[in-house]
Amino acid sequence: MPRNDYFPRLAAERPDIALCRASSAVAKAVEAASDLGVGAHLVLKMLAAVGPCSQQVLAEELRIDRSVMVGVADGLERAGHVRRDRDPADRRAYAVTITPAGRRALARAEKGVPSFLDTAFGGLTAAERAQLTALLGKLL
Amino acid sequence: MPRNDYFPRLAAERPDIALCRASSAVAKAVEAASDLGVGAHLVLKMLAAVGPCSQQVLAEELRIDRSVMVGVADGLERAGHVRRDRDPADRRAYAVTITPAGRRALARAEKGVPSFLDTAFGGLTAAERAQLTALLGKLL
DNA sequence: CGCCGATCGTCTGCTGTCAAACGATCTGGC
DNA sequence: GCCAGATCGTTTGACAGCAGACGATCGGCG
Repeated sequence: MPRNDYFPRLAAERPDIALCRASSAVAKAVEAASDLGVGAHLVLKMLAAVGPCSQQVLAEELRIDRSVMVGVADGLERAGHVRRDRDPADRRAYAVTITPAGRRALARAEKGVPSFLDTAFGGLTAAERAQLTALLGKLL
Repeated sequence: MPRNDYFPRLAAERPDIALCRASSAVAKAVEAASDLGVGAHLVLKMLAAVGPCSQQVLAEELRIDRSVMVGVADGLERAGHVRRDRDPADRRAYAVTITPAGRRALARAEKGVPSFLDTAFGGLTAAERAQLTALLGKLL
């Protein structure tokens, strides 16, 4: 049974595979380090940044499926971190609004971000991280 | 409903999210462009490179769960692309071996790789792709 | 006004992935 | 030789993600 350490060779020649495996490794580490849930964290962060939004806009901007967004919003509402007011201008849509409790939860979650970014990207210097971020930005 | 184009800002500040979203976009494009299936393709490629392997070794090196590898190997065997001989030195394990038909299928699949790599990483120059590959290699 | 297509939130079913458990087999200590 | 623990392949169950369908509502057009 040859333990030939084949993976590095594969990763060097197939950037798509390297990207996919690196992503799942990082995602697993990040999800484990977040008690809020990554999706909920991002929703709170966006609401705090741009104000009340419909679930549709949240889903599109955060690249989350809108049927998944339903569950995320349910959890946040149940926890008291957001309110779901109806948008008076379009009664189909909600105006999802962050509450003071939601801002506190966001601040708490945001405090842990640099820590788990360090564990996930620990092998990279700050300059390399910036390079990676720039390259990924071009891809999207 | 503010369509604030929030995502780029998020991606710039959270490399983990950028990595995850870029990965799923690339993965979807690659999976769609591969008629063999990405997992099966990688298994054939590794078998051709290092010779017969147990499913366990294949799973570990390719970062695929071994219970998923069962299905991949089933499909490849049914298509006649691999044989599952028992390893005489360890009768628990298979010696998964690529067949001539498997080599032909691999060659055919390998022909399409540069094409879909171009569509998936089209926004990046060759130098940028090399940079990305190097950075991902450090992460793994 | 009345109708038709589009959109928002939700629900349902399907697919792919993973953890855990199992039988068969190997390995090491007695 | 024999037994306990580990390993290989497989199956099962749980769970997240996504496509598609649905009711409610909006917008436009006659």
